[in-house]
Amino acid sequence: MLKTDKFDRIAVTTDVVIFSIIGGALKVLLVERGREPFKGQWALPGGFVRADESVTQCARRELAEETGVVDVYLEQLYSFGAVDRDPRERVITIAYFALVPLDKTSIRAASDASDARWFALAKVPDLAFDHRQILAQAHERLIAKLGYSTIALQMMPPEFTLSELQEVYEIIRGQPLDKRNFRKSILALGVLSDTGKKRGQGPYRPAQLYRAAELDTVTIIR
Amino acid sequence: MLKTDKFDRIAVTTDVVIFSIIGGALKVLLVERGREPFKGQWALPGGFVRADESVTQCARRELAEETGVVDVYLEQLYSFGAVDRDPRERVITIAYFALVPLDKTSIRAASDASDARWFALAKVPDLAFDHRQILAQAHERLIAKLGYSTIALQMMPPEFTLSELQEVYEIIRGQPLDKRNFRKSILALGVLSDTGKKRGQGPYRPAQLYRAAELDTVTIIR
DNA sequence: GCAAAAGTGTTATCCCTACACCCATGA
DNA sequence: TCATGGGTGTAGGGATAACACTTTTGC
Repeated sequence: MLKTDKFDRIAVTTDVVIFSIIGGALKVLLVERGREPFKGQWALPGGFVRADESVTQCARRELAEETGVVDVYLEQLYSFGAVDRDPRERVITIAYFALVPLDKTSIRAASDASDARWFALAKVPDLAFDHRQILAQAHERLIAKLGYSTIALQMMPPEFTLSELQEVYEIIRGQPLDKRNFRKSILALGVLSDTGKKRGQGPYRPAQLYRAAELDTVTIIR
Repeated sequence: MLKTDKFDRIAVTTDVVIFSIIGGALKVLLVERGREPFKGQWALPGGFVRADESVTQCARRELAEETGVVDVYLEQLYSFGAVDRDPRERVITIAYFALVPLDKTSIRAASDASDARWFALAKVPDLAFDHRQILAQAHERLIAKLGYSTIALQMMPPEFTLSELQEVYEIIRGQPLDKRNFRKSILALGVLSDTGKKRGQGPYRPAQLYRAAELDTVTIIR
């Protein structure tokens, strides 16, 4: 194998912004750093890219290792390459963001016992490295994509009601939506299938259950 | 300085998709590779990230070295990290795309004499590495951004007519636009300033010259 | 029968699209 | 005066936004 010997080689990491909706709030999964630098501070989960894995494989591996969650939506966000963003040595990070459905979040790290914890976005503490900026950019992307894609479906469990879906939109956008208009427009997209089933969870009318017509597909709309 | 010794370090490059509009067509600047691998094949200009420069600085440096052009619009596109995308060794590339105004393209590489050449998009030959995919993604991003931002202004010289601007839109989108509707919507954005000057270049009515109200600013619209 | 969330249509407004003729200039 | 690109307004249709009451169920 030819080597490109006269060039510097650089440590490369992936960091993953993992979003989910828990307890009616948009939350992000952070890990507490066990060693220097930034020991004891919270940071995005992430780690070094190995020579024998693709960058995306690395992000998926980190995601699985930190949360135990597999098969969730994962999208490359942006690469951060300032010279001194890591005090140890030159490290470039390729950031991803992931969406975890409501019902998968309990698998690991949902408890406070672990060194990983879900934080409501407004309550995120100081973060290591440039992770605050990465988080902000991921949040921005998530809000934007809500408007022109079906990405919200990636945060839903296999079956869900229209009210639950609407709540996800409202939580992420931070503002209420009109129920009738929401239903009209989401159904007009044709991306939902009626399961025929209903779910009642109290002394009131049970709701129709839907599922994503095409799982694992995010459609760009408009 | 602490070292993260147990992790692999990886060669990192930037590759830049440089677009401009020349002779009424959208073109991309390619360079002919002078050495293996892919010797003699056309490729995106790019090179290795040095330890003492940020990734964006690297992209800007490559851009200047290949075209002599500075101060043009440059935006990070995506990072490509498949394990064997380079036959020599593991190389991750962070791709950028750049837009060069109509009048700046002649500085270098505009002639066929150089080892760099502008190719109309439809006439791009086989490219080295995964550069075909990178080019396709950049093209897609350019078209998309035309629809929801003022990015087209980055391809204009300091002063331009509305007809010239409309032509840029038409060339990139590959379809004609209605003159009156175009003028209405572009002026309504408030991103153009009337210079008060006019330009006549023939035996007919001279056109009003405009300039971008805020240079170097790409506004997201809608 | 009551409490709670599910479900359902219509109207007004705004935005986008389609479309054709006169204007200013240099030769 | 003619050839050429520059410049302008309106009307119809489709999409979006605002808005309130009836239905279904468990207790």
